[in-house]
Formats: sequence, C-alpha cells, structure tokens
Amino acid sequence: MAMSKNLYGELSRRERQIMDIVYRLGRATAAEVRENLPDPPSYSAVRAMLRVLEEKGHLVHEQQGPRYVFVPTVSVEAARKSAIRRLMKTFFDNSLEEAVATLLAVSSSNLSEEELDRLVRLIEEARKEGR
Amino acid sequence: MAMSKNLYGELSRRERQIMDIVYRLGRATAAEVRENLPDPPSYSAVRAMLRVLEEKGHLVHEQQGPRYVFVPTVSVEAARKSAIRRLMKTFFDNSLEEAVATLLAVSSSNLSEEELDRLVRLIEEARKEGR
DNA sequence: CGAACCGTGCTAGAAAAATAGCACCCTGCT
DNA sequence: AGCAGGGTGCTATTTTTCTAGCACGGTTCG
Repeated sequence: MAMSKNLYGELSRRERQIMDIVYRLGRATAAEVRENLPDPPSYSAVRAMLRVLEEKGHLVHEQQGPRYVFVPTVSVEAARKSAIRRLMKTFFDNSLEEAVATLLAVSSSNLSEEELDRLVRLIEEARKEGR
Repeated sequence: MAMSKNLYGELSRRERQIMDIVYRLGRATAAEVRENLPDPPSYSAVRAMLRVLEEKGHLVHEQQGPRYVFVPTVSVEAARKSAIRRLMKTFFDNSLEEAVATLLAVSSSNLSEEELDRLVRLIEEARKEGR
C-alpha cells in the first residue's frame, strides 16, 4: 500500500489556517478567507498566500464572475481520511475505541436518542461489510 | 462557556511536528524527537526548538539522569479533545455521524467483531448517561 | 465618456522560523 | 589527572513566511 505523504504536515501556520477555512466552507474567495482568519492580515496578504497555495498545488481557482473562487485540489473525503489517520496516530495510538469514546465525550452536550441510534446502525453496517 | 483559544493553531510547522511526536510518545528526549522528525534537522536545531516550545509554555522538561525529557503541559486528554473539536469543525461540520462513519472507513482493515461490540457498548453507555 | 469601485498580478521589505556552530560542563574510564 | 563521550546553553546566520503597497484591468452608472 502506497504511504501517502502527509501534505498537511508541510504547511506553514497561515497556510494551514487558510486550508482549514477553505475545507470548512468548501470553496471560498479571498474576502471570505480573510473574514474567517484569526488576526486577519491585509486583503493583499491573503491573496498572496492563496497564490502560493495554488503554486504548491493545494488549491485551484475558478473564475466566478469578476472574482476567483478557490477550491481544494484534494477532495474533502480524502482530506478527512488523512486528517483522521493523523489524529488517530498522534493521540489515540490508533485505538478506534478510544477515539470514539472521546468523540462521544466531546459531543455529549447534544446527543439525541436518534443520533445514537444512527451510530449503532452505522456500526452494524460495518459489521456486515466485514464478512 | 469559555471558548478555549486553539493553541495548536498558533504553532509553526516544525513546532507542530514536534508536539505531535511528543504527544505520540507521551514524553521524549531531544534525540527521540529528532529520530521521529521527517527530514530531521541537526540535533542542535531540534534542541533549539524544544527550548522555544518550552518558553511558549507548550512543554516542560524534567531532568532524567544526564538529559532532559520533555512532556506536554497540556494533558493528553485535553489535547485530544481540542484536536477532535477542531477536526469536527473543519471537516465534518460538527456531524458526529459523519465523523464516526469516516473513522470506521479508515479503520475498516482491522475491525474485529469484539471491537465492534465494544463500540456499541460505548454508545449504549452514552445513552444511559444522557438521561 | 470617465470616475469610482472591485478585483487581480507582481514585487519588495519586515518579521519569524529553522538551522547550524561553538563553548562549556558533567561523568566514567584508564 | 586527563581525555572521550554525551549532554546542555547560547548566539549567529540563512531561509521561509508573512505582510503591505503599487500598478493595472474590467464593470457599472451618473
């Protein structure tokens, strides 16, 4: 199995913050990125970094009317998996159980019965898949 | 509720890589950190950054025999939760279900029946807690 | 038309991060 | 004692990141 090198780990602080925003929004203009950035720098600065991220291959832009809209080159699905793998390795020693336990603890404030039902269903489906 | 500022987001590229290693190992010497670092720089460089991380308050060192052992100031538990919250927000729009689904997909290669049982039990416990 | 408003490209400069080098200090030999 | 090995503190330098500024191009509308 090809060990996909963790692109994420290569990013600088601002680049990471920006990529996070773009993933969260799905797609974003320079202005939107800036609005969501902590301690937002100048508009120019944001655009410059978006350009760099595009050069590095993390983003591409589409022309939308008069402006650019940036979208990630790596799909959300792939990015999610990559992020989860990293988290699992770093904080949970790859223990699924520990991870789910923490996930439940963090979300505990808004857990409905229905949501829990769906989770169980998810697991039962994984069980079926497994054999 | 106090919104804990995401310290993680403040870290530079190398600092992040180093913190990840320390969390993964629980505690680590400069040499151990270096061994685990991608494109490892000089020993000196690593030590310099460990010092900076200590100044910034992310690590403290304990004298262990002749050398320093570095440990995170924020407990693993707290760091886990913080990391998960960030991940949930960035990639899963805070949807527990989506997160668990991806978690299962990523771990699918090594899912035993027993493990799945334990997961279900985890959820049922959360259900009891909830009411 | 033409001027105000958005947007972009590009470049230069300041600030921070990353790296390496050197001097020193223990400790355990021989 | 004297020397080698493995650790540390500190500092200087290079590299990268981060930021802002300026010039230009297209729309819109008075």
